[in-house]
Amino acid sequence: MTAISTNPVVSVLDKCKSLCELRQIHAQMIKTNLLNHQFTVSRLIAFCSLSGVSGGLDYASSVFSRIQHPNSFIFFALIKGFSDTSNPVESLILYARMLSCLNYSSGVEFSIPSVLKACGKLLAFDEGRQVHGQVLKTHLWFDPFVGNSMVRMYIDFGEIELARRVFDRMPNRDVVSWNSMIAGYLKAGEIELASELFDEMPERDLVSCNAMIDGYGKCGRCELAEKVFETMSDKDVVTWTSMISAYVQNRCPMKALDLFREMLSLGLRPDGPAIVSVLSAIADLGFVEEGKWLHAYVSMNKIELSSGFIGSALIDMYSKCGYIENAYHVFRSISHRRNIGDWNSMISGLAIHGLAREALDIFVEMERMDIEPNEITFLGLLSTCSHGGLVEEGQFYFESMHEKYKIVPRIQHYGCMIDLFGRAGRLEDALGVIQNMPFEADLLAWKAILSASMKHGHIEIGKSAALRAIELAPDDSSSYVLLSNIYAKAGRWDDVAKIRLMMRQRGVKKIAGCSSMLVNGKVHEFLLGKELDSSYSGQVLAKIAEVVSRLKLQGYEPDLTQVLLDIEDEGKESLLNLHSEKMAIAFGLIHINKSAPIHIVKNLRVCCDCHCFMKLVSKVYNRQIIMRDQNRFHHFENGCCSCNEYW
DNA sequence: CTAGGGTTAG
Repeated sequence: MTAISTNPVVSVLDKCKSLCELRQIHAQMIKTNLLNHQFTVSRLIAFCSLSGVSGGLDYASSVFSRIQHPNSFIFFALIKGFSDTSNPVESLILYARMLSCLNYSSGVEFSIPSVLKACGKLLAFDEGRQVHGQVLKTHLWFDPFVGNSMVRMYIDFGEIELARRVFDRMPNRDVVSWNSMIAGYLKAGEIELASELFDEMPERDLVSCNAMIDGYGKCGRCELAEKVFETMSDKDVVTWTSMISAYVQNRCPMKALDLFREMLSLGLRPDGPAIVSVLSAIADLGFVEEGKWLHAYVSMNKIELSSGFIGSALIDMYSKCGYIENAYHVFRSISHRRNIGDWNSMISGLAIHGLAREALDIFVEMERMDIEPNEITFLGLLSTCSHGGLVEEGQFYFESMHEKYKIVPRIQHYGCMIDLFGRAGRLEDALGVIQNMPFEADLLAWKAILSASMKHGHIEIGKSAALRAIELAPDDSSSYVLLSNIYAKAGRWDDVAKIRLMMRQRGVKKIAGCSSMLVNGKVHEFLLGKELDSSYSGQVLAKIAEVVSRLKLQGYEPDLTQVLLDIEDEGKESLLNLHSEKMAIAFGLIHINKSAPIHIVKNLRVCCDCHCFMKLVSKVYNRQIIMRDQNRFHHFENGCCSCNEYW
């Protein structure tokens, strides 16, 4: 026996890295008659199915099928191997076969956790309950591994109460039991129950804390995530990434980036997920320099663009920073093993730059290469069409989505269709979508109608859409603002005043407009009404006044309907001059070299007045301006803008 | 054998 276990052929198995090498070892085993020994065979099968060598699992089953009396270890290796795949039905079949040919005391129980895992993945409720029943009749009930697997299985089923019942009755709970139960509650959105358990548990480890940070972040409770983060003495990359992505998801990209820098300064090396989450923060901020640095870091550390979401995140980052050529270059350089996310990011990236045709071309290329699109691909495509005014194409893709690709449209897809018709001025069709869709219209649906009414001057439709939107989100200032814009456009100043009063009474705060730009490696931020970097402010205000008077000679008329205060026109005009994007433009005219474009990132939608202002600046001052508001780009050149959304 | 982090849309 010792001779076999130290046999050189067996020990070389551990070093094997590919199917080809595996075949040679297997051949050697046949030649030396080693395959007649159960132990050697079980090592071979265990290695094939558990090592992660591609094709290994199939190889293991073919070796397995030639064994006459497999023992429980051989069964286990294969059951475990299949339970780690996405369709582990084979695990259940093998388990049933094992029970029929082996007796219960021969090591059958080692397979139970894997079988439970398979049941969970397959949502095989009945089979899962049968295994549960077997467990109850045996001593396995006392094994925390088995109990933990059962908790996990019921969580996979979505049966959170059943999971809790198993948890409560487990005789030997360990940290993993608590962590699994907490993860289950977080997945089910039961944040209160999760934090209750977190507070109660006898000893927490890294995993428990990291899970809570992530959970708090996902439900919008950044302060609670921070509290856990601060109390931890040992933090690993996962801890930092969880906190960074909590900031990203709650729209605090600057905090996310600061935290990432702190992590670097402590000497921690970011891995794939850490880089992906901070790239999303950088995209939000438009800090292309940081993005380029990370891109170089990825190349230097030989992190594959096709591994995980690195490629998609880089494409997204470059697109949102205005560097669509770099995005395209990254996309092309991932020629083999391109992820669906890479395609999706490329399509949306082109779309936010107003390159609708190019975005649709990418989709055509995808179809040609037989890449299966997913529902996000269609969200990208439909929003491409709606922003590009391609109504017929949009309708075509919406239909092919469920006819050709069997993807059931979700409410967001209907939202895109509402937007598609609305932007094109087909309000009737847009309202028709709302009436016929199998969902109750949500906030985004009504906001799409509201913006369309604003754009095309439908006061009554706009009013009722605004009331619905306000009903659904009473604290969201944007619906109030849009409605009052509609009234202002129609000259109904009494109604404008009513809206303002309503906002004041309900304590709805308008989000301050903020523009930022990168000049000489430094970020400058401008807030409505005041410039943060006050040493420049006198100069900036003087420049705005100069530009305005020069533009007026070219026909610029300040659009006073954009100011919602009921004050004298003169006061309105000076308020208009304090809009953050005008300050940024003035600053750019002073400090940016004439040959370089002026890059601006704005947090909210640009108003009509500023949009018109920029068009004229691009012509009169012969400057190229690139502005991103929320996630759309406006390229201004020679009096024209790439977007067709303003009139 | 069981537990934790990531992109694309809006």
